[in-house]
Amino acid sequence: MAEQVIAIFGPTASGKSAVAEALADRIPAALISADAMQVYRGVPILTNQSERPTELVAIWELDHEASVGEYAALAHDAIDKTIGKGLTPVVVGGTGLYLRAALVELAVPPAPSPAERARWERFYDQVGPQHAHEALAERDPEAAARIHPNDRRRVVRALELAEAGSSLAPREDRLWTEDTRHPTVLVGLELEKEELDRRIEERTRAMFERGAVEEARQALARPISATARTIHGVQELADLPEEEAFDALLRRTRRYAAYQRKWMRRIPGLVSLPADRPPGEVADAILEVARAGERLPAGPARRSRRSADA
RNA sequence: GGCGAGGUAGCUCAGUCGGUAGAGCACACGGCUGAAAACCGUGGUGUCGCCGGUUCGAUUCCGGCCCUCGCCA
Repeated sequence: MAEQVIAIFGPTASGKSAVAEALADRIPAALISADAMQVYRGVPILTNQSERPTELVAIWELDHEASVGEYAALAHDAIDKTIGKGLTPVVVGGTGLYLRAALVELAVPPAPSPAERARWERFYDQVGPQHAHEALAERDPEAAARIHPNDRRRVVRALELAEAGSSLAPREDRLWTEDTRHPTVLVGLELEKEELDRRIEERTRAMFERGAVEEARQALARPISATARTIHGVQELADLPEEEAFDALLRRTRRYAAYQRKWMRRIPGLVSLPADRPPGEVADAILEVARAGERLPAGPARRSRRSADA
């Protein structure tokens, strides 16, 4: 299985971690997380961090602003080193963009300076969405065509990049292609919506029992970045009475699962596997897919061709 | 039992001086290239508590009934 990457995606509570661990019991492997929130330290309960040593988990303090670009460099490094040691990288995660960034060379443009960002945010607010979007269209028509005037965050970002001589519109679209840096087997864990909802509720209950409320309070007791602030439950559990907090967390987690299912439908080359059985069996199924993949010619990993592309 | 308030979308509620109704949240779908558990766009999913009356037409006005909440007994 040398040089082959195994990537596991799926909605939250679909059992990704357990499957990844079962996989590591079966082959010489290293687990690597592709999760935008598990990168934070101090929130193991709220972000469902695995007990097993996993790379790129708990690597940043809560006041650190996260970014795909920074994560991608670390992920590439972790994957390459794992392969160098003769182990199989098992990239497991729920953040679609982070997973793609780990597997692919996205080449995201550089971060702006805070001053530049503030300047363009002011500009956007002063001239309004329409005019800001028109200004962008003059400088970078291609980027403007990709985003809606009301998408303040992206219009601002695109203006920053245009001025820096870069562009929000990538030269090459690698996000939605089957390109990967290494031969990769990408599986998605699939579960009936009802079963997933049941597991989410069960896990949410367990989070409270394990002390999630205290964890949320402690997270807010110190400086916290804008990105870490979006961890589900941090705000709700610290502010609301327990019952309301539970409902709010449940709602957000369900919505997140729906968002992940969307990614699953969209990620090219993803092989869906039913996850409604013991993790060991799912791991075995993944190994089967991986072995089949190994027989294919080198290059982009085995893919489930959904159409003839013609 | 008496008095008062209220029953409209999955939830919280607005509204219709009579012409079959709309916000937020939730949900569904789509987008996304150093904030992605984020952000943006599109979509209203409904016996307007029930029965009757007035009316060309009632969710709206009138009567009765049922239910919920509060206060008083």
